[in-house]
Amino acid sequence: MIVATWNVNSLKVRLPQLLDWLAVRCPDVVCLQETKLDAPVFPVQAIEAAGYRVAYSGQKTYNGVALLSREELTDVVCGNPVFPDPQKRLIAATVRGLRIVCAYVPNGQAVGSDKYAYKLEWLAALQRWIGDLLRANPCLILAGDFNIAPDDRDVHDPAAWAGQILCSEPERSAFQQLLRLGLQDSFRLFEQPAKSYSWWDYRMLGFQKNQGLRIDHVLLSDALAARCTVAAIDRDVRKLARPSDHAPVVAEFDAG
DNA sequence: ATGGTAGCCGCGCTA
Repeated sequence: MIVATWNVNSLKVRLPQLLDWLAVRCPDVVCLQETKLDAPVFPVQAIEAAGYRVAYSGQKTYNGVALLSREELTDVVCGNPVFPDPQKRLIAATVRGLRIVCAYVPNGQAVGSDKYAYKLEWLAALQRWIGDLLRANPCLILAGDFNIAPDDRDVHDPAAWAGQILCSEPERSAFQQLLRLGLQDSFRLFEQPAKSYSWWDYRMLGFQKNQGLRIDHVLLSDALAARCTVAAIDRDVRKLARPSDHAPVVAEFDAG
């Protein structure tokens, strides 16, 4: 079973790339972030025509998340039940007995800003919810754009980014606390190429110079991590014309 | 050189 996460930065613009990538990659489940589309214009038919069921939580202009699955999606929940939030950043569903949570963690803008405080509160509430979910669902996946580079090896220039947004100690601590609930970073279960990143700033030729950060993650509960066989970043997608600034991140495991 | 690029029912904001 292949599970992927991709911040598409506008599903309207990226729909053709998404459909192409689905056809080539054949993932079983896909978590999308920054769809930036509200219900009336969400491309349900195009996604279903590609062979996927879809559940989404959308808003105009900002945020928006969706779950795609080749098999039936049940028990769809939008948002964190213990953290009411008008921003559409979370959607969860069950596929083949796996509970899957798609997350778009707030960016936080700058350390010390109001948006940074919101990010840390949002993450604390996510921990509470995921803890509850793990107790009820041993097979759980938490995937999405975390807007956190967990470690210096996930940062192209750790000295320049030290203490900055996406890399600050409170953010990294929040990430580690999620892992301590019983999740594992699938990407780090395997040997990986040095300088592996999932996001590159559009500006300053960030991708061409591989000035990136690894901020998109597929976290697997311990039971699933034990069955994980492959984890990778589909970096080539970032080379396309008019790309998202994020590449898809993929994990494969024995469905059991 | 405190920049730059992309997306959005935009006229600045978010990333």
